[in-house]
Amino acid sequence: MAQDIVRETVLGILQAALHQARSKGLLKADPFPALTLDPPKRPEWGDLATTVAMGLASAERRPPHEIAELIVRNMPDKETVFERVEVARPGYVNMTVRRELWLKVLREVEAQGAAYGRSEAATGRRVLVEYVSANPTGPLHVGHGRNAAVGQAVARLLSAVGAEAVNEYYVNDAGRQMQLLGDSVWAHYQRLHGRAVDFPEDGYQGEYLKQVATRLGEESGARLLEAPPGEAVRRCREFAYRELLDDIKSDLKAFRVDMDVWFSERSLISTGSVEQALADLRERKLVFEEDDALWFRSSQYGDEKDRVVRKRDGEYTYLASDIAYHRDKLSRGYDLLVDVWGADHHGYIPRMHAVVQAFGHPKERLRVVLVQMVNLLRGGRKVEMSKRSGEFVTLREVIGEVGADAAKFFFLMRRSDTPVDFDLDLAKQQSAENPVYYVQYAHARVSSLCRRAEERGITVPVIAGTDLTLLGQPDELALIKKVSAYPSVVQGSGAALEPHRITFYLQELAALLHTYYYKHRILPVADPDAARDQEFAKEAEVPSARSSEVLTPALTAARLILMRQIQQVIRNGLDLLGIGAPERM
RNA sequence: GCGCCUGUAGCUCAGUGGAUAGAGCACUGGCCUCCGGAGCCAGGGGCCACAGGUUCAAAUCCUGUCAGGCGCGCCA
Repeated sequence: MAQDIVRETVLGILQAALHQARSKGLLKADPFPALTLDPPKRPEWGDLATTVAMGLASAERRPPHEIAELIVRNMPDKETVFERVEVARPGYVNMTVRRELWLKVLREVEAQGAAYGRSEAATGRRVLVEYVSANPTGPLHVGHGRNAAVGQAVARLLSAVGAEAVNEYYVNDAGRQMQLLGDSVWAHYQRLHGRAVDFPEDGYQGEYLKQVATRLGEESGARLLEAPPGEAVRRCREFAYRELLDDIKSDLKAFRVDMDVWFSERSLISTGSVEQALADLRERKLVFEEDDALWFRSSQYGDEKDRVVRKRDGEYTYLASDIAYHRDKLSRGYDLLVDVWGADHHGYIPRMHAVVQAFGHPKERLRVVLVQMVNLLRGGRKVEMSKRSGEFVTLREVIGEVGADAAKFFFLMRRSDTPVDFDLDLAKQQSAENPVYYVQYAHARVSSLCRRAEERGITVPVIAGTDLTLLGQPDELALIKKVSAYPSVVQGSGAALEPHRITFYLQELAALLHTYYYKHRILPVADPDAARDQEFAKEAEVPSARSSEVLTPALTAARLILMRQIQQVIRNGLDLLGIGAPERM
């Protein structure tokens, strides 16, 4: 698959050199330590460096630089792959790769297209990513938006490294929250029909519930007032549930996040899964009764204390459902469960790890991604949000104001477990200060370039017939190296479940592209006399404006190829984040 | 009090044990007869919270201290 071919080639040579040295009796270590391979701090030291000699020093009881020398001497194909290999101070092996190998990266991108960056690191692994899972008691707000962006990106990253990822939303449609929803809507409904009733304590205050009650009134008039109270509340609850869940679904659709599975908590209860799960655990003495309540012995697996699953009043706690839900997920045969939670739930992690272990799985089978809050700003000033009063900023409002792409990008700009500032004014701005535009514009800029070229009769070339060796400028190599690193970035990002790494990478790549674009000319300077452009297509040489380099048709072709491949990588990266790559802006 | 997370440039943050710690913003000063200036370049700025330890090598690992955030319900 689409690995970083330069990296793979160099790793292969190092591996071979180590083994050759060992077979000659020059090295003893077995196994060898993991091979590191990173770009050195300073470009003049080379393209890639390994520290493996330092890692071997103590085991071999020889100074690292001697080991480094020995590795270098035993490298096969040294001259065909490297321009230069040097041993530096403590024991680095610094390698400069021949340009021909770097250029192959462009052919690789062209050949792989949308698949460039994808790998098989996690092939065969089945992963369930559960995210958003907001209670259907109100619209999604900004925090849910970040959760959605992170969850979607994590799922896409996992797919990109070969896993089979499923997107799932757990609908909390049972229990006290639902009851409260029913009570709240019932109160609104009665008030709308002229009854003076008290609002339920802890009820949902939001304006949106009044609207739900109004819609219910439009549908069934005042009839519910006559219904038996229990029946009326039930009708209110079910009506509101349907409406609010539909709203959530359409919010996510507007955010361009697609769930594969909507899993209902009620289904767990109606199928007896909760009882079943608890009976399972009871059999293994992991559930016990005390003080008239039922407890889960989570302390057995490192949780700080045991947890109640059924209260004294006979009601199940939230944990009971979660136990059944995770048991269900595990029983569906996933190799990995990823739960994306708000960071305030972090205290819940030990007990969920206990659940996983109680059902006989290693705790690593559950990985929790925590998502910190979003600070909404407007022109640098904080937008106050208070969930309690019901006056919070909804995801829909944000999408309406800045669009789904910009919102996702901002949500993914920081590591998910640190808070992020989201300036709505900045997100709308069309300038370099706005990172979303900066990256998307880099993509659009290449599209624009290609359009210009075609307008002027310069055909965007195919790679096969293009002499890429003309790409010899340091700026060009820097771009190619960055492009070459993309598959490794995706792999690291996928392994760590950290989509923000892609966001950072894209900003860096876009910066290199803008710099390059400014410094070097790709198409010849436009001539008012269009006929001369036709000439150019054959053989004219036009000096570039900002440097003394001579722009030939062949160089234009090579640079257009380079631009096209960078554009492809930007598109692939944005796609991983669920963000569009516009052709024009 | 206990637990988890976080202390890196003025601000917001990258940095999966390696060389002289990076980016964006802000600030200062430059750059438009030219493929979209919706852009580019240069500059100043750092005891990586503090103190010990492990290591050939620590912003990174361990211990402690300090500061901030969050969590510690028979709530969800």
